Parts: sequence; structure tokens; C-alpha cells
Amino acid sequence: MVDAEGHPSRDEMELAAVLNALSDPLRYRVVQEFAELPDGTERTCLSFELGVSKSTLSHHFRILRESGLVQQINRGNSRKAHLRREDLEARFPGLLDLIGQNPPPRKDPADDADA
Amino acid sequence: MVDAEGHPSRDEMELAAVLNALSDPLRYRVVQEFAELPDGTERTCLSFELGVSKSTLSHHFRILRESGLVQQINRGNSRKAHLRREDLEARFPGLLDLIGQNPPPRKDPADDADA
DNA sequence: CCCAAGGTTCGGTTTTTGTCGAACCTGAGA
DNA sequence: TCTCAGGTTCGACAAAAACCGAACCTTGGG
Repeated sequence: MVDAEGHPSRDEMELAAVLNALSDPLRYRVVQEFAELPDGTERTCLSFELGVSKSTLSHHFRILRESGLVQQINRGNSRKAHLRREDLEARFPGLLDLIGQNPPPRKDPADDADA
Repeated sequence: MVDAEGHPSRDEMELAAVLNALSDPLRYRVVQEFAELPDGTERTCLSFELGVSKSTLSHHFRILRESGLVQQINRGNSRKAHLRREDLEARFPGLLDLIGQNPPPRKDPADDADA
């Protein structure tokens, strides 16, 4: 089963849950940013400049965590998240490459131009 | 650009849009079923037994269409949909394999058992 | 010519999901 | 010990998405 913090084991990961997690633009950005960073990189939730409140951030990281995309580890004072690269690659081969190679589409500049 | 029916060209496909399309259980089922069928298989929307009304079905197929996952072709009386395998494989290599190999998680029987 | 089948569009309702602020917990460090 | 930074939880609210029925369009076939 999942551990106390709600992390699924590798075998329990569901593609549907992962895709659902990735369907939110903010969460996609987090995973995409992670995918471009060196393996094992740890970051705090706050280090992502997502422009939402702490509680919302916590909510999004819960979904990332429970889908299996990231793991969060208590480091005493803080809490560090990292991409579960090895598990994801084993369970859903190729998925992370896809995400790493597809940065989120940013707002079309034309939207500002003639809005 | 997209053609009159709203199909993006291969280059215009956005992974974010595709993942978003796949994040709905019904739409996931459609794509997953297609993925298991022989290449080029054509089906009508209605042929998927999704248990929703026609208008809802139309809504879901629009999202599948506009994300680039399926193409719908007018066949006079009817309208046939098929998976855009070649385009998807070129644009997002490995994605269809992932879906084909991960059937949707069905309702946990325990839900009915002690509900 | 009319009908039926397959789809779409258009409101409007319901459900889900993202969002916030406030209160709270934890541990590092002054 | 007090404080503060990082996170979580809770309840409420707002935005988005799913869903439906009804009216409508198109075309093949009787």
C-alpha cells in the first residue's frame, strides 16, 4: 500500500491518475521543470513560483504525490520534493521524456496584442 | 491551421491538450479502446457504449478531435472517427503504447461490496 | 418526398476542481 | 524558549467541466 504520506508504490501507480495530475497547467509546469533538472534534484514546494497561495500549493502537491509523480520527504524543518524518475520510467516508459521535451505552451502573445 | 472540422495539424498538437483530453475517464476509454484495435479502424461515436447522452458524447469527441487524438470524417449519412496513430506516434512517440498497455482502472469491486 | 440515424449546437443544471484565508503543526536556529 | 519558514487541514466560495433535453442539420434509403 501507500506509505503514511500517501505515496503509491511503483506497482500501484495508475496511468489515469498520472494523466489527471498532469492535466492541470500548474502541476504540469512542476513536473516539466523537474524533468529538465538533473536526476535527484530536490526542491521545496515554494521554490516553484506558481503564483498561488500556500494552501493551493499544498493541494496540488498532494495530487502529484498521490499519483506517484513526486515524492516528498520530511527534512525536519522543511519538506523536499523530487521526481520519481526511476519508478516512472519503469512503470510508464517514455512518459517523462515526452514531458521533458514538451514545455508548457505559454499564453499566445497575440492575446495581449489585440485584446 | 486546423481544418474546418477543428483538427490540428501534426505540428500544432499540444501535449498539454492531449493529456487534458485523456484525463477524463470516458475519453480515456475511447482512446484506449482504439489503441487496441487494428490501425485504421473507424467507428461511430455511438458505437462506444459510454452511457451518456448524444450531446455529451458530441462534447467529448470534440475535445478528442481538437486535441488531435482522433479524426472524424463525414461519411455522408454517418461520421466515422479513427485514431490518428501516425501523427501521434510522430509527435509524441511512445504515448499510444503507454495507453494501449494501460487499460482504464475499473471500479473497485469493494465499492459495491460494502457500499 | 419523407423518415430515420448519426451528430451538432444551445441553454441550463449539477458536479468537480481550483482557489483562498485562517488556524494549526513541526523543527531549525537565534 | 520564542520565532519563523515551510506545510497541512479545514471550510467556504468561485470557476470550470460534465451532463442533459430539445431543437436542428445532413444524407441515405424506402
